[in-house]
Amino acid sequence: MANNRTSFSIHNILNQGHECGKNGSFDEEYEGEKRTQDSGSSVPVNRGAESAQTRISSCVLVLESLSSDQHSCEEESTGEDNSLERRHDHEMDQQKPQSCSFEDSNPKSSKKRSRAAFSHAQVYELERRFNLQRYLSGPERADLAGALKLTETQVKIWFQNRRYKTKRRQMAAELATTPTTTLAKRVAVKVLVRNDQRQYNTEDLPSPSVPPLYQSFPYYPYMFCFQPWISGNTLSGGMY
DNA sequence: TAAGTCAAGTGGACTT
DNA sequence: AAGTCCACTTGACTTA
Repeated sequence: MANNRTSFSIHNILNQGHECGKNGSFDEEYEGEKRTQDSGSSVPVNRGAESAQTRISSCVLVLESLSSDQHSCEEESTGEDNSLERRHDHEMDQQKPQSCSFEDSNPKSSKKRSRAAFSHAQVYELERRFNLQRYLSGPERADLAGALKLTETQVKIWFQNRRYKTKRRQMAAELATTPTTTLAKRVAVKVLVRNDQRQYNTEDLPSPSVPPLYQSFPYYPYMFCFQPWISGNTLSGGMY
């Protein structure tokens, strides 16, 4: 099954659907993104939400036409292993056939979990979409999943993992920029109550500090309509 | 071979 | 109750 794939290069995408590539090549964008991710700094910010949806649509169409025959594995209800194309051609050669057979003859004994590796094009499109919106509605998820030949579950999990990854990196970055002296220093704490007697005046109390960004925009999974990330820095403050 | 990455698993919280 | 979220954890895989 590993050999039963249609190989298409990134340049195929670029040549056929250059309108979705804007300036800069896929390699520059995606690999650059990988670099910035690996360095712990920011992922490319929203690159202009104007006409982004139309660009996405055209890209998705290109991807669809290019990858329509690349999956030999039928999509399963579990949403696993339908996208086993490796990210590099040499990796494709090394692909083990086990990847597509989650359960072989003996499903109980060989309960080996396989990890699907999404293709470059799939990840690129997912990342692009993520830069536009951090949360997908049901129909949006279904559309994207269909276009990328992934299951809705895979798209959902990818976005979930991607949000968490972004948050982790942001926290790590915050931690890195915070002076170590402020991290672990002894702080004199005023005694507020002693023996059930108040020991302070209300005007002495400090105003609550502003929470970090990721806390100020914590959890609005059902507020798809807001999509503050589309308008750039509003609310989310540029989450990267 | 250890460390890092990443898709998927798990579990609790929450909304509809 | 179903579905989705976050916050991890797990295990397969890659890379230095």
